[in-house]
Amino acid sequence: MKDVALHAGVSTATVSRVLNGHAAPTPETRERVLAAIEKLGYRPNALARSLRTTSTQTLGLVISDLLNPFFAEIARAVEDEARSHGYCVVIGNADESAEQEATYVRTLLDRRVDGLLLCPATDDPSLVREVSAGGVPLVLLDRTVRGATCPVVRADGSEALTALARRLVGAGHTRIGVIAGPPNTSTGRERTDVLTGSLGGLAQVVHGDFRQESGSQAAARLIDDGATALVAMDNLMGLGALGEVRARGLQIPHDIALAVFDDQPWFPLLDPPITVIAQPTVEMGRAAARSLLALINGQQPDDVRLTARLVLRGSLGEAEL
Amino acid sequence: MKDVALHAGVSTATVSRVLNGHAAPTPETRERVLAAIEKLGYRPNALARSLRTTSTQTLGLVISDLLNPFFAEIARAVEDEARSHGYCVVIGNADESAEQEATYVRTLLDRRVDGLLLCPATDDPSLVREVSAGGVPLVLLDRTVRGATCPVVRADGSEALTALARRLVGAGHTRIGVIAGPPNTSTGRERTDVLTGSLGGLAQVVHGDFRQESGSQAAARLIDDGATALVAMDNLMGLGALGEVRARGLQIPHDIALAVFDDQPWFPLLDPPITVIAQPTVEMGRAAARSLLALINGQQPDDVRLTARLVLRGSLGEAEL
DNA sequence: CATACATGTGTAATCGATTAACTACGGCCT
DNA sequence: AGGCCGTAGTTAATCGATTACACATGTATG
Repeated sequence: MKDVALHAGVSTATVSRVLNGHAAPTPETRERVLAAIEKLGYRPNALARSLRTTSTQTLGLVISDLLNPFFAEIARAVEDEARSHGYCVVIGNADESAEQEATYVRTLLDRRVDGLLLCPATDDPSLVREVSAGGVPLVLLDRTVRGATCPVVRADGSEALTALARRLVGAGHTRIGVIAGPPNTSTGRERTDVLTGSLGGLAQVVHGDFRQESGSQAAARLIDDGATALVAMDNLMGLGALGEVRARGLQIPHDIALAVFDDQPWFPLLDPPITVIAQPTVEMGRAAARSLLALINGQQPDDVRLTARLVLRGSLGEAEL
Repeated sequence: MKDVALHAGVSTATVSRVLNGHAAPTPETRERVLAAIEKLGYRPNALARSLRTTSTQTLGLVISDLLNPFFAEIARAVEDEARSHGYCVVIGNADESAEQEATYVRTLLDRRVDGLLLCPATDDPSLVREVSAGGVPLVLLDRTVRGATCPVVRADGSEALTALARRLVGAGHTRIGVIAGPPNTSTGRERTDVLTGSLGGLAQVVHGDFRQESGSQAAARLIDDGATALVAMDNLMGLGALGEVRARGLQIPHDIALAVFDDQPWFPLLDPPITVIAQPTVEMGRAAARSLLALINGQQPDDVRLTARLVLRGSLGEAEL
C-alpha cells in the first residue's frame, strides 16, 4: 500500500479512500491511484483490513458431514446466499463428532468470522452457550440443541411422517423397522418419535449414527426380526439399508418395503424408485444464511420451519400409487 | 491480551511467550498467565497473529463443484491431511465457472492463505500464472492447464480406458456413444482422446459440461443416433445418462450398455450394477495436500500420477463377467 | 478585505498480536 | 567487594490496513 501511495504521489490515507469509494478524492487523484494499483498489481491485505475494521465479511458454517449430499446441498445454498450479500463462507466439517465440531467452532471464532451457522452434532447446549457468550451471531441449522436461545432453521417432517405411517399401515405392514438417527440429536429423536407415535405398536426401532454402515447393520437386525418394511431416517443410512436388502437378494417392494428420509438424485432411478421424504435443502440453506445476516445487522430473525414432503415412488408397493 | 497481561501482572510479551511455548517464562509465571487466560476466557486473535507472522496456517482449496461427490470426497481428504499437519482448509466452490473460480482464488489470496490447491475449470493458464506471480505455493488437482509450471496431482485413466474399450469392442458393439467432458479441460480432453483412440472408428462423441443435465441430453442424442453402448466421462453426466436410459424404458445391458468414469457408493446397488472406472479420490486429495505442504516448506515435490482402475460390474453385459 | 466554510489530502493513532533489543536481578568467581 | 554473566521480563517497533483530526487551499460572504 505504501508503494502504491509512493507511486501515485499521495499518502496511504488517500489510497485507502480510493479503495473504499469515499467521496473525498478528486477524480484526477483517484485516476492516478488506480493506475498505480493496476501497475503494481496491488491487492489489499484482507487480514489487516479485518483487524482494523473488526469485520471479516465471512460466515462460518460447521456441518455434520461434508460427504452427506444433504449437507453438501445445504452448504452450497448457504454459500450462494452469502455471496450474493458480499459475504464469503468458510466450511468446517465436523464428521458427526462433537469434539471436532468444537474444534472447528473455536477455530472459526479465532478467525473472527462475523457469524456462525452450526448443524450441531449433539443436542448438548454447552458449545452453543460458549459461542453466544462470546457475542458472536449464531444460527442453528437442521438440528437444534436443548434450550436453544438463538434462531433455528429446520425442516418439519411431522406431516410427511404421519402420512407415511398411514400408508404403511394401510398396506398391511405389521412389523415396521425404523432405522433411527442418534437419540442425542434433535432430528434423530423427533423424527423417530413422530413416526413411532403414528405407527402405534407396529414400529421396531434400531438407532444408527446417520452413516451408511450403521444403516446396513440396523437393516440386518430389523430384517432378521421379521420386518416387512424399513424406514431409514437419513439418506446415508438409507443407502446402507438398501445395500443390505440387495445383499440378501430381497425384492423391493415384494419382499420388503423401503422409505427414506432425504431425497437423492439417484433415488428415482432405482427399480423400483424409492419413496422418500424430501427436505427443502436449498431453502433451508438460504433461509439460514439470511437469518444469520439479519442477526449480524442487529435484527432479531424468527425461527424458520420449512415443511418436508412425502414423495411416493413405488418402493412401498402397489398401494401407494 | 492486554487484560490477560494485567491480570497476571506481566507484560503482553510474556503472555505471548507462554502462548507460543517459548523457553523463557518461569513455570510459576506461566502458571499465573494460564490462570488469567482461563479466567478471562481469552482466545488469541488469529487475524492479528497472522498479520504479524505472515502465516495463516490455512490452505485454500478451489474445487469445480461441491455437489459432485467426487470433489466432495477430495475436499474431505484434503481437509483430513491438512488438519493432521495443523493446517485448516478454506473451500471455494467454482461451480465449473472460470469467473467464479478466479473470484475465489483472489479472495483466498487476499486472505493470505499459505498455499492454494486448485482444480482448474478450464485449461487456460492465466489464472495459474497470476497466482505463481504472486509467489503463493500452488498445486493443481485432478486437472492441469496448458504449460503448467507447478506440481500436478491427478489420476491416470488411460489403462482403464483402453481395457474398457477392449471389452466394448469384444462384446460386439459398433456404435459406442461417448459422453465427453468439455474439450477445454484437461481431463475432458485426455479421457476422450484415449478412449476414442482405442475404439478406432467406433466411437461417436458428444461433449457435455460435467453436469447431470448435459449427460441426459448427450445420451439422448447418442441413443437417437443408434448407440448400443454409452460411456459417461464423469459421474454426474453418468447420472444424467442413466436417467435418459430409464426414461426411454431401455434395459441395461440388454438394450444398451453403460459405463461411467468415477465410482459412487450407489452404483453397485443398481440392477445391473454399473461398471465404472474408479479414481482413488482419497489418495488424490491426501497427495495434493502433502505436495502443497511440501511446497510451503520450500521443497520441490514431483507431480503425482495415481492410476484409476476399471471395475467390472454387469452393466456392459454377460461378456464382462 | 478579512472571515467563514467547504474540500481534498496528509499525519498519526489504532486494531492485536510477535519479537528484537534492552534492563534488572541474582549468583558465581577471583 | 567488584565484575561478569545468564536469565526472566519489559519496552517498543512492526505487520498493513482504516479513520479521526489537522491543515492548506480556494471560494463565497458581509
